[in-house]
Amino acid sequence: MTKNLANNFKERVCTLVSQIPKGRIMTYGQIAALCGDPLAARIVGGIAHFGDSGLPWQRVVSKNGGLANGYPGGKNGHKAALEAEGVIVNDYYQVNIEKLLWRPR
DNA sequence: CGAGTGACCGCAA
DNA sequence: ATTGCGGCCACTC
Repeated sequence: MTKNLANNFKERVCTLVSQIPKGRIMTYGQIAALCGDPLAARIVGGIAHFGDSGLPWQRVVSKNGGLANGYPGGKNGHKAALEAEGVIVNDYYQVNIEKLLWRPR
């Protein structure tokens, strides 16, 4: 493992997202930073769109607590998915990240 | 191989 | 408080 960060980046994000517990959420910047690149928040979103569709990307939201835009079904679908997980979503498609933001250990 | 795009973030006025 | 703009990295075609 000398580098190959690029090749691992996607894998790390994928793994990290899959490790997010139910009823908890994470921000793209947070995931990107934990992956090694705090400025790669956009890549996380890109991977979310082209990554594995078997991961709970629904638990991934923006730093402002707003839901994403490319989720299947739109924000309304994303909102429903989060509520199905037990996450409280406001009518403005925002979640209390201050309270639900999960932090890996 | 090269170029474009993106489910973002931060700062400034 | 709100709105607008730019920039970074990685992925895909």
